[in-house]
Amino acid sequence: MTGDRRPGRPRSEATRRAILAAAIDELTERGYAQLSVEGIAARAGAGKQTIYRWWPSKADVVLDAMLDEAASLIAVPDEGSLAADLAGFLVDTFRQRGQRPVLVGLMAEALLDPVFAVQFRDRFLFGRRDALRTVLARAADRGEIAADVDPEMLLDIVFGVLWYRLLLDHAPLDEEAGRQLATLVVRAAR
Amino acid sequence: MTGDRRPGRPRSEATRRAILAAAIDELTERGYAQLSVEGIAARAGAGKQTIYRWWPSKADVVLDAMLDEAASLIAVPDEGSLAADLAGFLVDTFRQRGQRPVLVGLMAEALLDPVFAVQFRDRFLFGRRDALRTVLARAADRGEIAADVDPEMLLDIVFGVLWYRLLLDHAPLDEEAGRQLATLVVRAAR
Amino acid sequence: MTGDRRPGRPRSEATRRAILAAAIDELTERGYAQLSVEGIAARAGAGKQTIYRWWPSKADVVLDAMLDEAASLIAVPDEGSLAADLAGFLVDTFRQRGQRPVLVGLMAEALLDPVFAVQFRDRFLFGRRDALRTVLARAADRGEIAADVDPEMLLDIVFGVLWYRLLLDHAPLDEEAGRQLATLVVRAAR
Amino acid sequence: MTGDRRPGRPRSEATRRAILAAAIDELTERGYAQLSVEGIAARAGAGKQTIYRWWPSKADVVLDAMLDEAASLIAVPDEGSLAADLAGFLVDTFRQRGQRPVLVGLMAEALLDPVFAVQFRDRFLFGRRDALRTVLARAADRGEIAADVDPEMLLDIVFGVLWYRLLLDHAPLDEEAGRQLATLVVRAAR
DNA sequence: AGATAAACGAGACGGTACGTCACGTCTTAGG
DNA sequence: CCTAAGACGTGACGTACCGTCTCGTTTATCT
Repeated sequence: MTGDRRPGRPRSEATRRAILAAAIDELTERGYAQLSVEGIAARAGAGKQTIYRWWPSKADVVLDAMLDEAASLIAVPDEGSLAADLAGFLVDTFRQRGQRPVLVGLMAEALLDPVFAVQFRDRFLFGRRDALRTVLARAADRGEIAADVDPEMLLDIVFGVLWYRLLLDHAPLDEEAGRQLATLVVRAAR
Repeated sequence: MTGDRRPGRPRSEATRRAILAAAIDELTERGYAQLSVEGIAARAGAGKQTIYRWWPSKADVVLDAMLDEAASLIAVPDEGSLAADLAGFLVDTFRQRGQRPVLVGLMAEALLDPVFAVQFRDRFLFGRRDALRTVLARAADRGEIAADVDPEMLLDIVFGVLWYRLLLDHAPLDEEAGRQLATLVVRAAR
Repeated sequence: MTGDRRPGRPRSEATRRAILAAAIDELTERGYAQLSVEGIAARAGAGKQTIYRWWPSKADVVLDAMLDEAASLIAVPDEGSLAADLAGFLVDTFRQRGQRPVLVGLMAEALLDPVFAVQFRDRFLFGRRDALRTVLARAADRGEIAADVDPEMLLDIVFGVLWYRLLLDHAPLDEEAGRQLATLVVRAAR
Repeated sequence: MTGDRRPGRPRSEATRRAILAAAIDELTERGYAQLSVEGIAARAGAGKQTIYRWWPSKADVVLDAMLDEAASLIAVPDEGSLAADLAGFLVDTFRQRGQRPVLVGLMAEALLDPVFAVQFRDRFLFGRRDALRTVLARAADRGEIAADVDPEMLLDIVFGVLWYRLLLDHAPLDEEAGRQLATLVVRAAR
């Protein structure tokens, strides 16, 4: 019953989507380093100002695009044991490896722009982190995690390895790696 | 018997040092995002061409500057137990936290420029990694690492957490954290 | 018998006046070069479309504003001699010197936009010119103008000097100048 | 000898000429209103920055171009009588009528930009004015100008008519007009 | 009274050009 | 041959306005 419309022409949903799609396309085709607001606008058939009106930087466009398509892709597994849950989470996450260029670009931007870094952390990274934190909490309830173990450090181990391999690309990020890491984390927790 | 002097004016060591120093100064004062070849040259009282003649990109300048001052700072501890060695290594490493802006900048560049990424890995990251690998090898000899554990994954856990916290700055990177991580890694290894 | 009222909401006279006033205000405060349709609309509390609905360009708004307030300010002096009439006309005209920024702006626009130039000539310049032509015609009847003198050239001399000084601002445009010019024109006519 | 070369790469004369030529070409082809720095740069095969490095505005480029080709085109006639000299000067000046678009554009810019107005006056307009002033001074020596006549007003009459017709384009600016105006000015002077 | 219709404010839209910044290359003179 | 200086072509930045296009709302006339 709201009907609280602001005056003036409403934002064009079609344009919004065209911009997000163009951003992803440009990024995967030419890489984050070559990504430009001008390029996105041109490919989307939009004016530059339309982008600047709604997003503070090109990285925010990309982040929005990611979140738009990956919405609620974060499953919280619950299979009864930490080992199974961890392996499930990691295998599931590693499966999305195709997004590497996007993720690497976003991280690069976050490293260069502190303002964007906050967005990146809060809207993207912490979402996944919260999911895994739930898994750990359940494991703790089942007594699978020793009292003297800080769950946050366990989270950092999981995501640390994940991002380290993602960024450096020096070692595989596949199912085998997921199972290996899960085993080690379970042992470390006790 | 003088040796292989090439003809023409020799490279100026003073200028080389001035450029490296200017790069570090600019970076710490204004941040990596604001770093420019032009700025480095101006501050060093050098010509831009002089920089381009010797380094392919500004990131290489910064990397050289890092390596120049951090030369052989990587100690390989050997105190008789994995726990002690790991804790020593981590505490030692975490102590250099003041270099965060530099490290973050280099990583950002590596993410954006694949050519530089190779330099960064080979000349910087893998140096530390080799040091720690030695530590792990010794621990394996002492039977502190189970046979089914891939030491490379242990390395990734250590450096993963390290870089993850360094890049995200969401949790401390202090002695306490070092000891905590060391404990968990030891447990994971067996 | 009211007449041909079209259906729909009638044009708002209040808005019309607000726009004209805003245009003059903006112009005198910030100069013609800084004048923008957006600025006029904002100051008038009007929508841009309302301006574009009624005027083809911002210059037309300014011209309308000028004509609105200067309506029938053109007196046709008739004092019995060309010298007196001319001096009267010039002194009278020069007295409006405060409008210099407006006039200069309109001329600039006319030079850049041929469509507006026609409006400017027909609705503004030629009005004054007709007034002076009447004066000259009377003088011719009195025999004050030689047969071989083209009155149009005399008009161009008067308005030429007027606009030249107005545009260049290199010499005064005061009563003294008005009398001087009148004297010379009388002599030139015979 | 001097040899006072500044260090660094010297300004490119070829580029300078290409820019001036491109400016004139763009102007005559598309008109002053459509003239853009970007267009000039593109046509000249130059970077925008190169234009901004040497000229404060596009109008200054055009002014330079004008002066470059019209250098010392201002002849000072000396035929023994004011009538002959004036007619000569005017006919000569009117002959360059092809430059109308350029002159009109420069004047428009001068009206909009006070900084450029100074350049325009001092470097262009006052050159012609000085030439004619010399002619009048000689006429005064010969007694052709009454003592009570201000020569500056005579100058304004000549240039006023010239520019008035040039800008408004409502009456011819040909030889016949030149002779007519000359006759009137001679009579006005006495 | 209700329907119709134009004008209005607001403001989003696709564009064009602005003037600036830094890039990496080049062209000088001089050590 | 190296260096400092600095001009060059290039390309992207973020901004300002342009003139057009929806919106919901207001204000009149015409059933």
